[in-house]
Amino acid sequence: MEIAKTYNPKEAETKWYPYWMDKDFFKSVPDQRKAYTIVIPPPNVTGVLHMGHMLNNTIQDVLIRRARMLGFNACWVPGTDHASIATEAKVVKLLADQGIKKADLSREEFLKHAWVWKEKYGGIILEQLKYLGASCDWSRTRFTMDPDLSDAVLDVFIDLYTKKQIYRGVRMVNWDPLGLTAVSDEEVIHKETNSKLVYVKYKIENTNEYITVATTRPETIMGDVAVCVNPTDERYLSLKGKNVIVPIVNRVVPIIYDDYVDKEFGTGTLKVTPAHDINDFNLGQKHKLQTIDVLTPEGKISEAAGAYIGLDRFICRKQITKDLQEQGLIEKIEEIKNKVGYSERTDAVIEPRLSMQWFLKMEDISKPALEAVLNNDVKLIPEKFINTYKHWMENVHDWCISRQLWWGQQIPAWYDNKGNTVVCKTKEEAFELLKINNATIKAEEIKQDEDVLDTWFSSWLWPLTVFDPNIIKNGWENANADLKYYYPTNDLVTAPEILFFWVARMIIAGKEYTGLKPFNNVYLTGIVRDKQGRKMSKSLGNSPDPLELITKYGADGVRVGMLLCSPAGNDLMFDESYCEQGRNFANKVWNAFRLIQGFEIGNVEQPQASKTAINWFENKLSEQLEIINDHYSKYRMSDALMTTYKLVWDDFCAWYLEIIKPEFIDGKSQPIDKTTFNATINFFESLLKIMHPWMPFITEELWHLTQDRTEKDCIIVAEWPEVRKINQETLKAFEVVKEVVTQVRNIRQQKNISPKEKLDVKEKSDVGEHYSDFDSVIIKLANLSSYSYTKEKVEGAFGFMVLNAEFFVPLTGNINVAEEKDRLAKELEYNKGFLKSVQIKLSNERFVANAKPEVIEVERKKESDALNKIKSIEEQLASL
RNA sequence: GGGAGCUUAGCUCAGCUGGUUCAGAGCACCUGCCUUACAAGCAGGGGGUCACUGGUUCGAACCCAGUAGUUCCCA
Repeated sequence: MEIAKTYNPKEAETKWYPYWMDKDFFKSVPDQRKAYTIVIPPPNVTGVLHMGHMLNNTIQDVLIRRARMLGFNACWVPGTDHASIATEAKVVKLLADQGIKKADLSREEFLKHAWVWKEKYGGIILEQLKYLGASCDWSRTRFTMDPDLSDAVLDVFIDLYTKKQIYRGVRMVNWDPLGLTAVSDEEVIHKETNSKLVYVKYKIENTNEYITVATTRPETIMGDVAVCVNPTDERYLSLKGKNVIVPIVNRVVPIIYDDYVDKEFGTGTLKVTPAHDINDFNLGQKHKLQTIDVLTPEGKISEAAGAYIGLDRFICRKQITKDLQEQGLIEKIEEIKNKVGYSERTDAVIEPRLSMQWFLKMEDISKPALEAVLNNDVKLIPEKFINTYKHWMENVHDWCISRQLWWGQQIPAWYDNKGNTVVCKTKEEAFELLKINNATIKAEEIKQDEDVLDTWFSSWLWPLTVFDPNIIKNGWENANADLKYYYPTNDLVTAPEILFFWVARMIIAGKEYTGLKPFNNVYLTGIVRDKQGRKMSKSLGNSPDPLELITKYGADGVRVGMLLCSPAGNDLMFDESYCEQGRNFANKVWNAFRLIQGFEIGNVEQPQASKTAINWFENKLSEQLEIINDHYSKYRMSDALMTTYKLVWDDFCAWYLEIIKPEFIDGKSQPIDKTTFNATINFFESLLKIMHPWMPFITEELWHLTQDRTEKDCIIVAEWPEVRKINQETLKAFEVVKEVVTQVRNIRQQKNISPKEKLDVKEKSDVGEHYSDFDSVIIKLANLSSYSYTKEKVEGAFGFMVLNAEFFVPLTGNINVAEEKDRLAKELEYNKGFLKSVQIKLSNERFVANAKPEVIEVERKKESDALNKIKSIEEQLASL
């Protein structure tokens, strides 16, 4: 069988993914086995695969594949999120490019366009996930705006409204003047910005005096309804009861006193503009002030301002500053840095704005979700996020759930012409309900609320409704078989930035509607950054295209590369070279197989070295597998991967295969015995299984090359290897062997002796032939002509020590005595220093009195070992 | 302004209960090798005041306090 010299990922990827699909290996239906479930964090339906998804989904796939091999009924539910604001923005832009304005369309027309667009481009990202090998149960693919899922969202709204947890009211919200919608606190990003602090003089009524007020937002002056100072501020005590005149509009407003005002900031005075700042709003409420909204939803100056009407807020800011300057009302302008809120989705500067919105009360409903995390019922990994979570949940605000958009679930609230409101699913129901208080109402007079619900108000139900969309209606007792089987899910893998947006709210919804948590563990991945530590983003152009990486390095290579640099919860500095390392690893495995499959099995006796190697590797494999399993159990993904990597590359390829590899004599490879060959194939298959979650494609390919397989005998459903009893002695002995071999190779390197030239090695050991089983291994790996034991020193030989044994390599050439002496002297010095430190410790009475007995025992052993070593080095030196 | 985390080799990170010759790994680097599986490789090697200062302890990378730098969250 002729096999390519380098692994070709493309071939395996295009072969095995369709094969797995065809054989339904990803598909899960409830059965007798235990379930292992992951629901995907649904990517935006408009999204394209980026490095964050890559990381996230690779981890999920590793977990799900391993669970499948461990015998669980593994179910990974995929899907997409309708992402109301992001998607609507995209559709609006697309239509604008075609010359269609959203404002010219009816709601129905717009939604029609949106759905067409969604059907055409939505879900590209799910197709992309397949390239990376994601073994999702695609038959379960869900979309948060699937009719039945949307229905569940409305059920929740109605239910919570009925429970009086949802209310409508005028509140200060974060208004996005570009997206023309309110956004939640979490969707506001505060950025440090250079601003101008303008000191404006307000004339005190009936005097020629002025009071100076500092503001970064002079364009809101027209909305001023008071000037506020701190009651303890002596500078302004005399102004009590006076009024000031607001510039531009010449409105007379009072001076009020409130200790909210920071005496240190600016001039210690505050202009109060209740319509445009949350704190001013609170002040306005407290002091019963009027509110004047001087801005339109688009962020332009409104009619109510009485000046600059129609001007953009930022242009107005400049203009008004200029005008005030001309009127001599500006004392000074300072450059300052302050935090300004930007919309996460549109990057517009957020405007605090009063508007009528729907809210969910969070105080009571969030309590069980806080509990669940604090008592470790839901585990956050890494744990450091518990603090953040706690902090947030204890200071939670009511959740503004309405959005002034069309793409999403329209709020099921209905209004009549007399100000009555009912909440129910259909207009017919609404008609019946409204008639109770408004007998004469006509159907056409009923209006549904124009707003849709926040996207997170649907995705918080994700782990429930992907299995049973009727859960809200029917209740947990009547949940369907799927939900009962798969819920609570096992692991959730997501980014820490949506811990509150999404994770916390899923726990809330889960607790509210099933009494159970939605998942056992939350694995929070890091943020993918570039080498300079910058977050990968489209605008910076520093994010590689994952699909290009896959083309370049293979899916397995990229998966390995991604996870090599991803400690749990820490950000990862991604660099393409990691993918290269992954690709090289795949190639290494490929070539290990090329070697094995090239063996010619012959009727020959099994060499002792092979016997020993097999015994050793059996133990090594179990030892490392145990460690790997442990890493998995603690979600130390990169550690589990690195342990696998070293087991395969170092232990199997560099040591094991080199030992059992038949020799080359007269240009001809010698045959291998059947026992060794079979053992090697077994080892290799075990290793393939251990590698499979990380590298699904190459392992499946090789699985089918090691043996003829039946149709469904695939590694994806193979059994995870078991840990056998480990003989520590064997493992320890082999470490000594490795050291001896390395020392001999070292001598070769130093003395410039060809690896092909055979050497003799003699071991002087008081304990005799203690590792004689391993002699043949040393002979082979160090390329020796003989390995023998001696009671005497060997004159005229290079020496080295491993543990307490001395080794001699007699060489025909001249030994450089001075060089040897120098080397030995250095070694002696080191050992004497070491001995000294041990002896100081041992002569310290307090150490002997306080340290644990086993620690003291270890120290005594160190002492005697060092003494022996020193003695032997001194002898060697003397003999030179 | 309030809170949380981080700082260990050139880079990315381990280091779990304070105690093995404990200062580690991978990559990068240096030297020698185109040795019949693999140059995407093999063999060998060098490299760190564990951010700084103090404390606790017989003993500190690890515990405590402070300082500096840095990241994130909240206001």
